[in-house]
Amino acid sequence: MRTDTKTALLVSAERAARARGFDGFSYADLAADVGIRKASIHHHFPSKAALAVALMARYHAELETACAGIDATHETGGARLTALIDLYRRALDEGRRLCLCVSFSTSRDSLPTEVVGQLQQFRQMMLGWIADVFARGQQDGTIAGVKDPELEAAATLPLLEGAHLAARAQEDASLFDAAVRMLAQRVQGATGGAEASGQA
Amino acid sequence: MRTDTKTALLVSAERAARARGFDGFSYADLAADVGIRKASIHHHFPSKAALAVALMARYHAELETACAGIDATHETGGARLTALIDLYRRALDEGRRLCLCVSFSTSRDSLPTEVVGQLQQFRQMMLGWIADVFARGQQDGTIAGVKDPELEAAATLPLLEGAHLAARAQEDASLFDAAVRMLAQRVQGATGGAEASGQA
DNA sequence: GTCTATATGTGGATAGAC
DNA sequence: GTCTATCCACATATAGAC
Repeated sequence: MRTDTKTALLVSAERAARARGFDGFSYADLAADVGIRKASIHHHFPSKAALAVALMARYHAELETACAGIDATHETGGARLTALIDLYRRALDEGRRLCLCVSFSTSRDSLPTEVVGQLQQFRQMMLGWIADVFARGQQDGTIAGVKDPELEAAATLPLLEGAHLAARAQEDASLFDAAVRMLAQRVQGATGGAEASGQA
Repeated sequence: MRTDTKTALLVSAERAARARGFDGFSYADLAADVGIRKASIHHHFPSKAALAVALMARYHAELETACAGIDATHETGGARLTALIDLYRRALDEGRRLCLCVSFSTSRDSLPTEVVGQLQQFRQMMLGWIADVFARGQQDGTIAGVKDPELEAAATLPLLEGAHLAARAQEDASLFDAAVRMLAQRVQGATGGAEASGQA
């Protein structure tokens, strides 16, 4: 049961959008990547706007699943925060790719209004989950200096996204590590960010 | 002595790039905005790549001047940090515009390699200046909890940029305020972020 | 320095055969 | 479900008159 064409198109489009923005890839690119003709793409996604909606829906579901996975495998707030930072660090792909939310935010004017709504829903989902992580870290004492979990979330999501951006600007993942190091160090028992950057 | 055509083109192009990305505006847009024909633009900027270089050079110089202006009018580290946050808040234009650095970072693959170098130089300039602000705030006691000014700078620039992005995603400037509130509150004597958001 | 006219490529999208 | 062929709009860029 190999991946069907529709899924292959979504995978290819997401990679392209995260590397070059929504305006930065074309049906011709997808066609070459997946191995069909560009006219055939319209059978699966009648317009590029429809493709954008499908991409965002898939991304939302995937991140929601990933966060649920972190909850299932990490007990403390601190461990969950570290896992979140790791998740974004891996999505960075060594500075070649942004997360889809950042990519779509910048090219918002090229997107159908439906995607703008999806973007808002995605952010609210993430903000809620991150606030829960900080609340738990506050209660169990595994994240230092938490006063207001909501405010922490409002700062943390932009920080992670800004760190992606900084790393991508120069295709240098160490800029991501530097940007999030102070946040990572707030996790009690953290060894000082060494595990994230590979430094001794 | 009114602004010459070349400057008018730069102003128009910067506004467009910050609102819609480098791929999101065309010579036709600029021509309509400035009031000449699109072919005439090539007299001032032979290619769009050349325009990108000129835009980035101008932006770098302007931000450098703005930071020097903050230094001249604000004595303490805390006051300078507050002024920096205000600078980015004003550049946001109520959620309609990003800073040019963010805009160019996302569309990096569409830009000439020279601009990628300029982007790096810009970031280093800003990181150095911000690190100085934190070092001063550490010495004069006007910014709370500063341990490593370089690390603070590495986190602060991405945070400001990520806050821009979050606000632009939903054209809602209050998301910027929420993202930077914890940072703003570290300034000693700050009233708790009320002055930034207008809340009581 | 600005214009008209045009070249050349590429974008997303459609029609209709297979 | 995929193809060929084609459409139309728009992109950057150039040539040459004024």
